[in-house]
Amino acid sequence: MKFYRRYEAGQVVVWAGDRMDFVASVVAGMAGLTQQLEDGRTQMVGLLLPSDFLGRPGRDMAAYTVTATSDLVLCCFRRKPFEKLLIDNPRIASRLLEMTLDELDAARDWLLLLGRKSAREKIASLLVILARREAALIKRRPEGRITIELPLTREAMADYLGLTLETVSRQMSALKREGVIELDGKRRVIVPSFVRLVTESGDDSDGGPLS
Amino acid sequence: MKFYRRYEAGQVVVWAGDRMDFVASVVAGMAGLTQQLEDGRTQMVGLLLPSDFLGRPGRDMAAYTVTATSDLVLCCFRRKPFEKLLIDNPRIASRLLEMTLDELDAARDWLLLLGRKSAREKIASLLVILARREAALIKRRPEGRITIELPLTREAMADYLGLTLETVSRQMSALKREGVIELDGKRRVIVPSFVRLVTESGDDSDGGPLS
DNA sequence: CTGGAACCTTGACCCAAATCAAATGCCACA
DNA sequence: TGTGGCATTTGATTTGGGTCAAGGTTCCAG
Repeated sequence: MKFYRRYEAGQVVVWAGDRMDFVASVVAGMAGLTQQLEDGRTQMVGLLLPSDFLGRPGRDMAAYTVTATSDLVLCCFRRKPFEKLLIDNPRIASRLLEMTLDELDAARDWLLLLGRKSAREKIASLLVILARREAALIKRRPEGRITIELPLTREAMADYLGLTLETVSRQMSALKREGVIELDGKRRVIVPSFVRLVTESGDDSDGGPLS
Repeated sequence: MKFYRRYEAGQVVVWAGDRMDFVASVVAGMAGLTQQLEDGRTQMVGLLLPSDFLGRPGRDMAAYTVTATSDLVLCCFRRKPFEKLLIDNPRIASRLLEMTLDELDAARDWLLLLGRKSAREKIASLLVILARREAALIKRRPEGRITIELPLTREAMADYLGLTLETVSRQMSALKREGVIELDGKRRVIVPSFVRLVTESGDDSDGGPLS
């Protein structure tokens, strides 16, 4: 019924336009959904973290390219049995609707980020999102001093935030210079004060209930 | 069971955070979902056109401010009976899932627009979207010479596109100067060649099947 | 330990879009 | 037929982030 697939960082899971005969749930690692303009400009349009769902019921063609941004483990189901499961089991269908609505809300926050936030606010917002996701997995609220493992290259961050990788690098340096973050190697970020980071992100919400 | 509500252009349907005891379907006119940062920066995060759905099942608090951008007619259902309908009737629930997935896809195209397109491409993309929506309602494909009724002020366009209203105005003037569009008053746009407009939008897809 | 490639940082310069500031056009209504 | 109030256009100037171009790190393979 279900089976697992593993991908290395940078590996493509499916190309936009490819036939996709499975749906999946992210078990570990991180993946990005990506769109491109013909001239090569690239924008990430979805970020898949553990527990997120991949694939669209009722459509067997991938609309976006999916790339592992870190080592990735997927728990896959063949499309046909999964769709039957949805029809037979309204509870699962309703759960899927709820997840999709959550994704839509996340996409709408992202629209605000891309449309109106400055480069610095974008970086801070991304760090807040990653911190919240990491905390949610262990059912705690992020607070005080926290450490974030960045499962993204600077380029992937830029694709997510609608920036260039140079701007990402410069803003990370600026945040470090001002003591908002500390860097331990390239991929580990230490946040001395989470509230300070939230302030920098321009976003004032409390992240909602822990669900 | 169902009832209608009318709003004038500019009127607010619900404020973010308000309790919302109904869900609705757009019958006529247009509305925008809007998010704001504390300092007033505003980004539209959803565009509701006839046949679109408003409200989230299972949540009675509006997450976004909804404003009529033109005169608007909603067909409303009280939340409780509607949610019961969803549980009793899997066909409707499945249709709602499909609509939500379509909205998510639209939001993702929008992310690409906000993150990577130039001001000119953004304007052209918006006109393409409106032209396609207008054409879809009469089950035709947009082609050749078409007329678009803009149900948006320049400011609302700017909020949609992540631009300032001055930039919107300048780009509209530029497109007019170069013969891509003609203006008849402020709110009517004539597109002599739809393919030319699509070229300007940077988007190369054909708009998909008419469904 | 060492070489090299991939990834990241930094600097100099440039440009698209924002900002600030007037005009101008367009109705609705007296 | 004005006239007041918007919405829109246009102009001048500034600026945040992009582009181009070097360097510097990190980390793994040998």
